[in-house]
Amino acid sequence: MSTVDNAQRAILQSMLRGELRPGLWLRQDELAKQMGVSKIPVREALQRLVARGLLSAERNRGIFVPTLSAEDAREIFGLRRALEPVLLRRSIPLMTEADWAEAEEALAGQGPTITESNWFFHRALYRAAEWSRGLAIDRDLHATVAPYVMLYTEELGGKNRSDRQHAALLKACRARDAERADKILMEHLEGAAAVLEDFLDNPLP
Amino acid sequence: MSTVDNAQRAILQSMLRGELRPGLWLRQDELAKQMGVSKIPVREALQRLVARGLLSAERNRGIFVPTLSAEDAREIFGLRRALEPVLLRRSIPLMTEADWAEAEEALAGQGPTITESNWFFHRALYRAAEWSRGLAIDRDLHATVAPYVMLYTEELGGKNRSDRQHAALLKACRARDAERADKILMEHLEGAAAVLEDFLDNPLP
DNA sequence: TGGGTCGAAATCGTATACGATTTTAGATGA
DNA sequence: TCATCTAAAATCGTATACGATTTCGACCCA
Repeated sequence: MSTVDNAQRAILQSMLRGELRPGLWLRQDELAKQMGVSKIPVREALQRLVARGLLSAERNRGIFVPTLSAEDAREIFGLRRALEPVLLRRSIPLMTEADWAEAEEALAGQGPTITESNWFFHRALYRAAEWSRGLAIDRDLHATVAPYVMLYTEELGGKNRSDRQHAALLKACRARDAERADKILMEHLEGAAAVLEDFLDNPLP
Repeated sequence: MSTVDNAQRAILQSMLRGELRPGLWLRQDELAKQMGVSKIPVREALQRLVARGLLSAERNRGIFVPTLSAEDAREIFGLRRALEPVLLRRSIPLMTEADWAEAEEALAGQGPTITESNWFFHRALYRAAEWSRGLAIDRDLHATVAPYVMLYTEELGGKNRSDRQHAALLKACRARDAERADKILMEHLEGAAAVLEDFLDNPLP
């Protein structure tokens, strides 16, 4: 695995964990020194993430974590509502015990942050579909909103409903009940979208 | 606009036009010389396109136009079927005369290749939705299959049905008949998917 | 005190350079 | 003739270097 791949994975992981606050500038020299490499591979890793929409760039100023509007959140969750049900429906008949166990593990909250655990859970549900492009698109959508989800879970702590929905969703998957799983997923996404949009529409600061 | 952006746009355009045959290796030095720049910006442009799934990379060997399997085609058109109806439904109530005119122009076949004209047509239909991320994802899906669409249109020349469907789709959009437009779009995508999958399943050489 | 200007520091974008890996072609021997 | 080994060429990955642009603070002046 090349240096660029390592750098990309490290930055993507930070994004998925919601560790990078919106508006933060990612300095090439700083990241390069931190990783003990020159800035060329760091630049390429950042460029890749910009190309995928996770980061934004301004010429001669650098690369930063984008600030999302409520309209952006609507789009991102709109895309997730378009994409995830398709992945789920393909997955359900193909899922194995290993997939369910992986989802269970994510539910238990092994991940260091809520956003990362959340992605691990959804990924476990969709992996059996074996649509790598679709999964990558969905991962990027998760990573894009993660910084905001972390912000409002710190303040609102509204994690319980999401957890109950996840548990019910996994149960429906185990029963291979596509109709029911689809219904729960849509409610889940609509609920999450509503919370985030409300947060973005009514900023506290 | 930076050198990287220029290089990226040039390569993406070639992809959308289907000018790059599957399996072709994109040599950094060659592209750099061709564009009159060093290979650093060329590398970054290629990395961006790899990150978006349009190109593939092998460490220490370079970057090439990926060869698609029939399964890949199923995924790509499955994603388009998930994505495009959502974009279209959002667009239809918002479209203006300018959007219809742009679609009309694409239908007339101004673009240099079928694949590029096809993308211009679809883009015109979805632009009013103002979902830039969704549009970018869709563009990349179009670009990924473009090399193959060019290959089989050269041999089969089955362009007529697609054109008729496009015309009917535009007519439904002008009438703001979302139901009908949705139905035509799905038939269109299923037809295109079937042709490509058949081509990939039964390779001529 | 407030606003504007200038210069130094920081940062980015790209070119050049070089070591590492892979490919290719030719020579060798069975 | 064909397989295998070897050395040269091609290509990639990364570091270093430098010019260009932006940012930021000190200074001046009203």
